[in-house]
Amino acid sequence: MQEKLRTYKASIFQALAHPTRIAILEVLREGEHSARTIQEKLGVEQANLSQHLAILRSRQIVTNRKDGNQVFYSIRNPVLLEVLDVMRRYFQTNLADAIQMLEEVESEALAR
Amino acid sequence: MQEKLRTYKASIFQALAHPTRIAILEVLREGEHSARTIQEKLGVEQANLSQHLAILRSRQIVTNRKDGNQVFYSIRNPVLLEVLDVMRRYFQTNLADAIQMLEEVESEALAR
DNA sequence: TAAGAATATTCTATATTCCGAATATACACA
DNA sequence: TGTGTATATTCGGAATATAGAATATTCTTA
Repeated sequence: MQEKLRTYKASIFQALAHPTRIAILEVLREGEHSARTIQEKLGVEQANLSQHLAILRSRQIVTNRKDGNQVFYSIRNPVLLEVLDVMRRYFQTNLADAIQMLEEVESEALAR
Repeated sequence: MQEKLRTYKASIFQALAHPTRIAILEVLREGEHSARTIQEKLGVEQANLSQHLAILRSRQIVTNRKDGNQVFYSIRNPVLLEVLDVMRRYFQTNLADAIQMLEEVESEALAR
C-alpha cells in the first residue's frame, strides 16, 4: 500500500519532470489558456504540446474545457501552485549549487 | 536562460520521480542514515540503492559523509522537506483523484 | 597482509520517454 | 456539404532510465 502511494507520488513528479511541462504550468499559473495560446507562448510544435498536455491530463494536474473549436486548460488543484512556489524557494536557496549544476549540464551537453 | 532554468527544475523533479527515491527521502527525513540502514529499511538490492543514491547525489539533493567503512546520507537542503510536505498536502486534497489514478495504475499493471 | 564488510561502478537487457511526421477528429462557417 | 482551424492520436526511431549481475574500491580487523 505504502509502495503504491509512492508510485503515485512518483508519477506526479514524473509529470513535472520536463521543461516544456514546467513551462506549460507557468503559463497556466496566470489563468486558463487555450492550447493554441500556450503553443504560441512556448513556441513548440503542436503535436508535441498536445502530447505534453495529455500527460498533465492523465495525471489530473490540469483540466480542460471545450469551447467550440478550442480547448482551454487550467490547473486543477491550486495546491500544485504552492508546490511550484516552494520549489522556486528551493531553487533560490540552492542557487549556488544550481549554477554549478547548470554548468555541468552545459559541459555535458557540449561533450556530446 | 529561462529554458535552462526549467531544465534544471525538471531535473530535480526527475530525481524525485521514482518510488524508491521517494522512499529514500522519507527515510532521510528522519535524519542521517547509512546506506546500509537505508537498504535494510527499504529491502532493495544493494547495487540498485547505490544507483538511486547516485542520482540523488548528482542532483545535489543529498550529501554524503564517509565514516570509516560506511557512508552516511542526509538531505542537503531542508527546503526540500517542505516540498515533500506541500506535496503531501497536494495528495490529500487530491485524494479522490488519487484513488482513481491508483486504480488505473493498478489495472494498467494488471493489463501488462 | 588476507579476509570480510560496506559501498560504488560497469555492463547488459529491457522498458520508457521524447520528438517529429503523418493522420484523425471535431467544430465553424461559407 | 466542403474547407479551414484547433486539437488529439498514432507510429517509428533515438535517447534515457531501470534492474540485476558482476566487479571494483575502500576500509576494518584478525
